[in-house]
Amino acid sequence: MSANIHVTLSALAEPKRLQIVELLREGPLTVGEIAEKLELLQPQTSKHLGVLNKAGLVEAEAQANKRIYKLCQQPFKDLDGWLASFGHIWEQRYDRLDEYLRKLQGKD
Amino acid sequence: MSANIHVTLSALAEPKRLQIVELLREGPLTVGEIAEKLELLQPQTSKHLGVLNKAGLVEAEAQANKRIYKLCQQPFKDLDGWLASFGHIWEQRYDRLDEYLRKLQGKD
DNA sequence: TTAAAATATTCCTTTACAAGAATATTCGTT
DNA sequence: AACGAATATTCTTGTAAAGGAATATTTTAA
Repeated sequence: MSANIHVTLSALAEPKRLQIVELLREGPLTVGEIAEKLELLQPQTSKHLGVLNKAGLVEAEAQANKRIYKLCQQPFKDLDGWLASFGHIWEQRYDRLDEYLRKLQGKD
Repeated sequence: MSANIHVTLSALAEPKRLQIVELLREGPLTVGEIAEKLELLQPQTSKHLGVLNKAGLVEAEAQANKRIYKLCQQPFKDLDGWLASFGHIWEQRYDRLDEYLRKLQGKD
């Protein structure tokens, strides 16, 4: 069982965290490197990483007194799967209101 | 130009709004119908729809004194495109830290 | 033009959460 | 053991936003 969509979306909805995730696309990084590249203070970087970690978007690998963070793929796959549930809609005449209006008339 | 990912994610990060969006997958609905199906009060339903509308996720069609809301597809396509930028990563040996560790050593 | 239904808006209160600053922890090195 | 570097945690404060209640707006019908 994977984290639900809401957890993933909430974690990603914060600008700095979104930046962190986008940065980590390029490869694993330590806290210090992330903080430096995004011009963040270390404590908030750790805190954001903590949120991302709790949401299952990121995991850490200890290396000496450093911690190397990298993305987890499952939540992104889940999100992709969720979006796929919309995909088949667009091809249909979803945006044509004819059918709905007829249904609406029927109720009156 | 489409709304950026952050706007979309922020709008979807709220549980009720996520519910609304998922409900609208099945087809356009009026405010009253949404409120009824999700057991929400009308004012908060309108407010959530307002946020979704401002974020470009939803649009309304006036029909008498009702308003029929439906999904907009562009933001979802954009989000899908954003996720695609992760896709090629998973196939690579992204999760193998070897390379990174070597890089890290080189810096010391 | 008044009334009623559907929806939108405003105001208020409360809560969640991010930033900032300070401190604690952990690990390797000497 | 002690120190310094890297990271985590705690505490406080400020702010954005969600919920509730009341009211305003819009539209149709009588």
